[in-house]
Amino acid sequence: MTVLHWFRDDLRLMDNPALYHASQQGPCLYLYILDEAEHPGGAAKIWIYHALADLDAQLQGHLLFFRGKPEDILPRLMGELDADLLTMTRRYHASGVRTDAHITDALASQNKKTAIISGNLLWEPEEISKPDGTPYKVFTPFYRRGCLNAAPPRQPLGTPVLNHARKQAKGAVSLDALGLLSGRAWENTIAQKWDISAKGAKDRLDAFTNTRDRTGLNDYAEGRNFPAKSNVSRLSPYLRFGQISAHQAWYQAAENRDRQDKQLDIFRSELGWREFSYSLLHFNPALKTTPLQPRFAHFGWIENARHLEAWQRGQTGYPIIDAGMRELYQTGYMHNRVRMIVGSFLVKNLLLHWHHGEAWFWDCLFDADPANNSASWQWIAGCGADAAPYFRVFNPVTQGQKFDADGHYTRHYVPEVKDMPGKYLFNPWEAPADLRAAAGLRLGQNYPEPIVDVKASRQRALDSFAQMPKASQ
DNA sequence: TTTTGAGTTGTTCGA
DNA sequence: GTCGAACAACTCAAA
Repeated sequence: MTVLHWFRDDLRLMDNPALYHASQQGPCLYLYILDEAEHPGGAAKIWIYHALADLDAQLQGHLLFFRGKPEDILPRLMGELDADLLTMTRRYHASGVRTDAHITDALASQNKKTAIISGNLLWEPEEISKPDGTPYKVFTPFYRRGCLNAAPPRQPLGTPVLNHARKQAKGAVSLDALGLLSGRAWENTIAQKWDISAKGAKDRLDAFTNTRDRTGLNDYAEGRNFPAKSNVSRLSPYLRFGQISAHQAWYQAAENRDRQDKQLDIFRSELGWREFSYSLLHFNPALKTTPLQPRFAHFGWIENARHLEAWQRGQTGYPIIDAGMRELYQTGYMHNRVRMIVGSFLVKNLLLHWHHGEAWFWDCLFDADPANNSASWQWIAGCGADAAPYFRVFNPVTQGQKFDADGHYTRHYVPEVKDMPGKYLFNPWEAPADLRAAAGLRLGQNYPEPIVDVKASRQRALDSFAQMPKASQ
């Protein structure tokens, strides 16, 4: 039996249950389809390009590339290649689920089989529910009562022994012809910050779990809050495109650690957040567009193109915000603590719709996925699952002073303020003029004045949120 | 059915 | 500088 494995968000050979299944059925063919209807973001296209190049090399050049609609390509291709079975890893966003069901039907009418196999989540959404069968809506019980009491995640599978089928495919194009890269300088800039390969994924996980000092997992619980420290895993882009599985991270993190280890516990709970986001997406297909809390449907978000652009470009006049937004644009990544600060600033201080933040992150973040990105923006906006209290507004000055106390992170990404003393690093407009002059900082000239007043805008947000109809109405 | 306790990540104010 | 209380109301989960 000849099998075609369709790679999507599972760009790995190791611990890939669908590919493993394919390998056991017979000679295999491998396919990737760039489907523009899925609206891949700019950063995602770059990551995909490099990840595919690496995957193709691991498959000795046997990966077929197509561009177009999977519904058009696959039924024809399966016949042409004389393949009997199509394997794929289960996905969860509405358009993907719909496409996969459509293709399954189309192939069934040609007497071809499909196997959609779970491989990217530690627990499937259906596995985790309350005793009454309905899904959890709060993270802590979802994770503690649900996930941790369910059957443990599977142990990672090895790399399958693959017997490559050799077939020509009409319409296949080269990787370059997919049009993933456009030639902008930015593409090289952000790609250079990462090793976008299977080895890069493994190295990152190893570096995170195998430290002897207080970097990585050893001081994860505390250190992960500080953007200048090396304690977060930075595995998210690899997880996003399936270059590494959550199972590998789940189990490798536990090696040489006590079962009750606090660092391990908290790291695993972060993987649990990813599970929770996917559960929310599965049970709320409109997560990207529709607030989970309906009373937010008519919230009075402001439209202000000038403010939005200042936020996107890292020109808000708040150094910690601008540092985060520039980190994003320069590296395709942003530290989690800073994501919360810039998110809170957009939706609370600027009162701009969280859709704007979701869209910008979708375009710029390597790790933006349909579940985490939507769920997290809803969370920071207050309309998501287990909403933050409306009065929780991050103060960009206080947060900078608390979580980037020595200013390494902020000075790196906002060189305009790098010579400001710590006391005024996060609020340079309050510094004496001669002090700013000595640091080479000219507000309104080489660095903006704050685009909003943090105190006044905070109060405006509190008032606006308080005006919303109560949830019961 | 009713009740009770709790809910990722904060800020400000006043003592 | 440090610390505790207040900032609301609601939904969820479980007893």
